[in-house]
Amino acid sequence: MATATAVAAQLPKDETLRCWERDQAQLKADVIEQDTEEWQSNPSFSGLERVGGVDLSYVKGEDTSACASLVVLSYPDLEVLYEDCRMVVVDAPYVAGFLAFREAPFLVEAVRRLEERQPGLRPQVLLADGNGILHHRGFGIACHLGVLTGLPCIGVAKNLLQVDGLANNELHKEQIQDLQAGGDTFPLLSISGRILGMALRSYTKSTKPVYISVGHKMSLQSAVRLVHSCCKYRVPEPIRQADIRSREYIRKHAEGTSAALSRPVRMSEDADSEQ
DNA sequence: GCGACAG
DNA sequence: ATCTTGTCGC
Repeated sequence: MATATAVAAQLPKDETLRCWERDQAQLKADVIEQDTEEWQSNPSFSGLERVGGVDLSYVKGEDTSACASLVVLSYPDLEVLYEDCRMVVVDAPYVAGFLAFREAPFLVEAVRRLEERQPGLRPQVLLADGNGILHHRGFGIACHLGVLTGLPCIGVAKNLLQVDGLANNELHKEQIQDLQAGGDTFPLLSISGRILGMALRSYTKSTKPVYISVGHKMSLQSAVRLVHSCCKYRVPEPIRQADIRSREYIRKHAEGTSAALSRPVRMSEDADSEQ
């Protein structure tokens, strides 16, 4: 089993990237792109009871202050069973193709915390913001999270990562226009003809698709069906809830911070003058 | 110079 | 990711 050792924020940039590439290559050896759980093989996913979603939201001005969130929803009802939001200090920079080295450590930690506190609520599959094997080196954040947590994982990207011949060109736009109803899809093919992922019209009222790719321990067919079955709106509910709750947490955290800043100033003279 | 750039 | 309110339309 490979280990993610690159904490290389202090090293020179190309040194850091080489380090990250090496870690991606090592972890990639452990990716499984086939269904590995019983529930994945039946049409209604019977046996599937918990779906997880993770996300990071950033504090508006800052580049290092963020809220990492993990939610677990019931399936198929999509009710929130578990929520974990926590402020974190993000040290690694965002570099396209290396998103996982910036965000995954906090998300993996959140999964570990859940396993310790509420092992019975461990999700059976995890949805991640971003891509799986649809990636420059075939190892996006959904693969990264899957390997490090051991969970089946699906990548759901809101924008197309243009790699391996994939492009947001006229052909692509035509293919999008051909998606008529919710549930319609078209494959995302690499230059060599391999299927890297699927564009899915996840919500009838939204023209813009989401881009689904395999993360870990799951086939693309299962991934697409599962994501679609988790959609009340364009973004699948587990990720949407993680997103909503991490933003809300930041909003409240900001109030608490400003209150804490103004309070000590008053305290010295407020003790007797307050009603 | 121009386009790309998951989050 | 974030800057950003209301608004026009199905």
